Amino acid sequence: MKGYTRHRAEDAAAIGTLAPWESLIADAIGNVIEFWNFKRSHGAVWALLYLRGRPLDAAAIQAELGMSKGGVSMAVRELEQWGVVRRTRSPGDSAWHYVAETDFFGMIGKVVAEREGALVDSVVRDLTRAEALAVERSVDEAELERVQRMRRLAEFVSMALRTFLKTANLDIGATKDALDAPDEGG
Amino acid sequence: MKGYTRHRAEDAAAIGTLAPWESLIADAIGNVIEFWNFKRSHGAVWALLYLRGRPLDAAAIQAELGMSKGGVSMAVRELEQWGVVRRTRSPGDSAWHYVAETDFFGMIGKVVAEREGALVDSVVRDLTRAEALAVERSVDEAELERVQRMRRLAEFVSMALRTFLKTANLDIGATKDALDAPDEGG
DNA sequence: CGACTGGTTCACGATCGCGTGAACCTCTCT
DNA sequence: AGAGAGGTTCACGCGATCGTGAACCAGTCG
Repeated sequence: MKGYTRHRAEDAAAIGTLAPWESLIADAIGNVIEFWNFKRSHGAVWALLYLRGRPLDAAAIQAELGMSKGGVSMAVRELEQWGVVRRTRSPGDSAWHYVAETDFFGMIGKVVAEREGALVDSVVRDLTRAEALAVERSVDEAELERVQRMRRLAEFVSMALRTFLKTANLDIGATKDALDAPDEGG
Repeated sequence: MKGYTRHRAEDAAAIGTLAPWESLIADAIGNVIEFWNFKRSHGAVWALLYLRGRPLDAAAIQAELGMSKGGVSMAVRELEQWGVVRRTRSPGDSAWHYVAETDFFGMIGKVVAEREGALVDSVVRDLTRAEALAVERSVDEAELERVQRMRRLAEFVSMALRTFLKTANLDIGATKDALDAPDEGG
């Protein structure tokens, strides 16, 4: 199981130039987002950018985290797509620099919401189709009843999920400021 | 990403003797629980038992789902541990038979709750430790502030999760009867 | 305008988790 | 008690996934 085989925090930082306490954090974040089917390295990159609080270029990320060039490129690209990292270029500078957005969990929540929504929808679709097939084949009455109960439950979950996601977004939004730095905010 | 590479529902039932509409359901359930880091086969076994509504022995499960002997043994064992499947033996019968518990999502919820709880706790622990280390090394004031904000957020999430799990358990409990069969209930 | 630094892409290799199926064990019925 | 069916365990193989690093591309500065 991917999400539960956590890295022991003390073993982190073996590679890269991160301070032990920093890789402790990078690993903790990695554990969290890995559970939601994101990649561990995404968490590490975001954590680094957030902790430093100032724009870092790809070379710095690569050195600090001990990642490969390509890995950094992919990681920042995806983090950008999710809106949790922003790319800036100071005038007179040839390299891009990356900053962490502080609304990390809000953005991640949105991505998860889309995925879960698609998953639940597909389940409802399949169950509906299965029910139709069961009717065609005129299966046993009791069995048909169970299929219908299942589909109804799936529809209920679908609705409950949508409702919860709205609430959850608000809750996370309320804590948005918790990650805003008081000074030198990017 | 494991949870999101769903099996196309129509491709199911290639193996095993399940009716197409049944494997459609088995696959749908598999998609759902796979997202929560359970195995696909667990969902298939439970779905089969639930749909049939009567005790099946290991040989039947094996034939219907096209699984191996060992696979069935492991699947039912774990389903039993989670409390979503019960094992019975009719008198004068040499083989065990298995029945689906209808409080499937309640039980799964409990397991997930334990796992997520452990995950969140370990994160809080790591962040606390990281903060202590950061103080020792007397890191930059602003950076320390960000670590503290992170830890506080983690603690908030930990509490929010516990609260939500109580609510969620109630919500799922309310829908518990949705899967209870009206007749021939095990 | 050419050279070079920085960024992107992609095929390969390492790693990991899962199911298989054979070997082994247990329990029932004769 | 013996035979045999049913159940469990576990080492192996397969498939999927992720990161690497080399080759390629773009944009910048001299």
